[in-house]
Amino acid sequence: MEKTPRLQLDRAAWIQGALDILADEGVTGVRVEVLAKRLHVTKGSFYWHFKDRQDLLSGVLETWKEGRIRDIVKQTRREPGGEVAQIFHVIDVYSASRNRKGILIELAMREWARRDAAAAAIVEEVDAWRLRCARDLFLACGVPMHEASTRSMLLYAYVFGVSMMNCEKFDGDVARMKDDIRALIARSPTPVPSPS
Amino acid sequence: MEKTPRLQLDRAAWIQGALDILADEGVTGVRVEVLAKRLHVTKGSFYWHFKDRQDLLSGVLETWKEGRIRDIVKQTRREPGGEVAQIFHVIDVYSASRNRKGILIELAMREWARRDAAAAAIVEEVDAWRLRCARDLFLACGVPMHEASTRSMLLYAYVFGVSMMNCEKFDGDVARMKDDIRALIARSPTPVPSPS
DNA sequence: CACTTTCCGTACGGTAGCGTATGGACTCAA
DNA sequence: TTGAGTCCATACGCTACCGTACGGAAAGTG
Repeated sequence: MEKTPRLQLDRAAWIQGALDILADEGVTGVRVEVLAKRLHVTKGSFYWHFKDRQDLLSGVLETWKEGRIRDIVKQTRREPGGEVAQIFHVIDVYSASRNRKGILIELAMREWARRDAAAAAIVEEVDAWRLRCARDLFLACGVPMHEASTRSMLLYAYVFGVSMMNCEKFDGDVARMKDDIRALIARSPTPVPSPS
Repeated sequence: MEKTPRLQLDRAAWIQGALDILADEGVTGVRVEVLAKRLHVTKGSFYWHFKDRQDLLSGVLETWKEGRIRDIVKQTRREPGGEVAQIFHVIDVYSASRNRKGILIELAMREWARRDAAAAAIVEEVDAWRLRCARDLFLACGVPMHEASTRSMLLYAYVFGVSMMNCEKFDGDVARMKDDIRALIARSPTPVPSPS
């Protein structure tokens, strides 16, 4: 694809720029003229590569979806005997401190999905992949089927939820708390119902 | 809200309308003229009650903060012997199916907080109240201090995270999964001696 | 009654952004 | 050289929105 770094832009460059803005400003911040200025061209270029703004946004959705699915299967590729470590790794990958931009895009996509059916469908598809891959990891750990599904959902709900909280400003040893939560999600046994 | 024929508006009415739009469109959707049209007046009225748009947004932040804190202390008010049930109740209150608008505002506030320091400070303050009240509930259940803090964070990270996932479209018994997650968060994995 | 205060409508200027039209520069091929 | 195709700049009309200026109605107050 990219032989020599040409000075000319293609759809991929515009989509990449749109993802940058999406992370910082949300989908409502992805504006043609603002994006053009950031890429040091005018919108005359944009409307050569794209029919309109919606065309760009559709490309952003498709690009994000494919990138996410590729990443998910890569991050959850099982190495025999290391399934638990792999689950730990999945949680770490979504740590905001180590993957800030990815998390910001993730949150922006979900904010977008709340108000746009097409974005909702994409996010839903990506989530299905994520939950399935995580569930398979739990199954490989010997966790029964239903509990594997349950823990997968808890895992992703937690990583997305914690990325919305400014944990760094809370008192207490947040790092240790996160480690404990990680262990609780990944490998704690099913609690036996006790009479209360 | 309701089309009252000719009632005069005050700041509270404008702020309430702003919260309605905030839930549906996010903070970028809170626009003076749009809000005025929804309230069946013109923006001449708005600029009588508010200095500018930022003045309205500040009022929204303050109103939301006070309402949330009041609600938090109410929902976590301990009834002796029912602390575990109270934790279950807190999780249920944030169930999207039962409190859709509240969840939408919650998500919109965090989206706002990601790009605005004032909103971030408010959300942070509310989160601190939430975590402290939930921690006290766990403490009342006999959970040791550090674990009580940890579980409180997991609780809120989960409820906010799961509200961003379209669980209804996933296969499997989602209701049962949520019940299991709730039990996993609320109950202690290590058998805790009941203080009797 | 006149006078004031409160609250809202109307009109205006200004900015930002979308999409179109059109021309120009540049490359490549015949 | 010339023509065609590619990529971008410029200029334009249009809409949405912010904030201001000003006028007017309605209700209270003397």
